[in-house]
Amino acid sequence: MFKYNQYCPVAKAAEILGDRWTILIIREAIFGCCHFNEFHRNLPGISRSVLSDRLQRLESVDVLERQAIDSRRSEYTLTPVGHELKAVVFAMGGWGARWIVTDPTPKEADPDTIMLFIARHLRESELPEKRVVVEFNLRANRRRRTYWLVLMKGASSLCRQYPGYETNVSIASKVTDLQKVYLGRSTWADAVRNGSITIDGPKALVRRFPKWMLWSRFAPVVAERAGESKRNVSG
Amino acid sequence: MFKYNQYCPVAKAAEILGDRWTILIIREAIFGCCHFNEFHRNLPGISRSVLSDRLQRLESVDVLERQAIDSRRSEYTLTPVGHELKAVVFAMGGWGARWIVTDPTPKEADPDTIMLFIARHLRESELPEKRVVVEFNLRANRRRRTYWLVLMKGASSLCRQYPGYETNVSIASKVTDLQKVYLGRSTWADAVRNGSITIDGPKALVRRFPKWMLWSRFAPVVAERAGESKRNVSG
DNA sequence: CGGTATCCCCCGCGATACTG
DNA sequence: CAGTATCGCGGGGGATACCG
Repeated sequence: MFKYNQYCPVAKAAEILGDRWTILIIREAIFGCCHFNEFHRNLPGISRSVLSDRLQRLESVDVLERQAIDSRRSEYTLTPVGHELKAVVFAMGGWGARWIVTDPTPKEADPDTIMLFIARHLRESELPEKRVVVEFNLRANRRRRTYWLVLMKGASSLCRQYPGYETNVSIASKVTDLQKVYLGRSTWADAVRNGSITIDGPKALVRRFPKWMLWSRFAPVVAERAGESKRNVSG
Repeated sequence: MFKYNQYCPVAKAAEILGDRWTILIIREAIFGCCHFNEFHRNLPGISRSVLSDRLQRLESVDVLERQAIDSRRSEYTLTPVGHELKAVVFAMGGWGARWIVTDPTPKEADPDTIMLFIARHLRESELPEKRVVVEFNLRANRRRRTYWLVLMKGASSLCRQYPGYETNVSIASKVTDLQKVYLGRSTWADAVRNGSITIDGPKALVRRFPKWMLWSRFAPVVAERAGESKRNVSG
């Protein structure tokens, strides 16, 4: 394990957090990810050996706790030490949102990831009491994927196979256009108005849909910047 | 350059900040470091090629700005984008101070670094109008180094060679004991009382000396934890 | 599903030498 | 002083196979 050999809290933190993938593993843990294959699914590109190494390392420095559920599965959960890394992760995210994020590139256009992000940022208090099934038809790099987001207060879920329930609302979009709305580079209203995203279904549900979406916590920061550059361009 | 290929502000920030040494280079820039060899001196262990690479990379993402002073030297300064990384650096430092820092190891006992840290955390408003020269005699790993800290409002400096001015106060300590005071693992008063640090000179100056020292901004966090563990031990 | 062990490759990095 | 260029190596990490 690499050491800076400096008696400095920043250096000490950097020794732990600086390994590739580590901060994203912590981000996943913050959002409730807790199984090995769940981390592996949510972090496209990480190898199993690196994931294994990082989880062990984070356990060894008391950021994650590993608990055996049964002989087959374990659970990784944040310790109090790990929970306080929220401040670091959100500081990094805030900075990235404010200064770095631009439009998504084709390589970033991963439908699984954006649906995961959307599904775990729901406005729980606004969700319907009665189940609403929203079908997402996403296109990226000439491929198509369909997801079903089952929305119900306290019992929402994301499905990659048809869940059997009747679909109430259908959304169609390029992955990148949905990503831009999610991160605040454009608004839902604008995207629907200009046709980059289409939404079909009973009018009442279509109107309520955006109220169910929380989108990214960084969206306001990204949106604010979009406002700035528009002002810069126009005046 | 490595990419996570995730459309996520945390991942974007991690791509830029995650390289080894980068966050410490930014820490140095925050504290006013601006020349190549100054970075190199302040970051023992970094190679010139890595430093060169990181400075270029940080310039390319608009975190640092490089300006040629003359044909021989350049200056690296933080851009507004880079300045906002203070939040990230201090979040990491706060977490490290709260949860990670323990006592300094022998490898961390570097006299240059602790004197650098001390010299750039002075309580400017409290400094004397008339020059006071404080000599530090530091011991680590059976080696000795002497430094002279020249204290004067608006004109303090750290010297590795005898500056010529008369020494007013003499301090002697192991590097690690001074580091512990600096980071809040012990207090100046305790260290002097138990003899791990000695200070000699006119009583008035000896009494005023600790008021001139700001110590680390993370010292309160570290000290708070020391209090917790004492309470845990005692009851 | 939930990982670990092994192999092997590549590139990140240190060392050194060089230039303005 | 303030870097850049080149080279060679070691280990980080990807791929794969394997275990429980």
